[in-house]
Amino acid sequence: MPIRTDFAARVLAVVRKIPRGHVATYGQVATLAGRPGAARAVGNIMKDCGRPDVPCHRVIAAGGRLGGYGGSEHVKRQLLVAEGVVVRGTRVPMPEFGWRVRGGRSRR
DNA sequence: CTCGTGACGGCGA
DNA sequence: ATCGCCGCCACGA
Repeated sequence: MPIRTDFAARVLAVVRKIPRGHVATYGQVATLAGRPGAARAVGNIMKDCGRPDVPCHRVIAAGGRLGGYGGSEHVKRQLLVAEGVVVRGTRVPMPEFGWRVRGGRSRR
């Protein structure tokens, strides 16, 4: 299923930029995609993503929660761990493994 | 056009 | 800390 909308393309592009060993939340991706608050919509698009070049497993829920993964979230957890991400229980320490976007306005 | 769905986010109990 | 509810956005029918 190819990309139909511009938003989907943006989301995939952002996810693709997530460095290995790091994770980003749906909300963060939504914001970077140009639609703050569209975290839910992002998740919807992720379902459609089945591309190897798009590390959708690096996209987790807010608070470091793993979120979902087509019903196999335990697989998602393993994938993250395999990349070097520390997963405590069902959560990821975002302050350490959260994707730090550069060139953004995190500088006041 | 309207309605329902869903890999979410935040707040309250 | 955990569980539950409401709210938000984009997409498909």
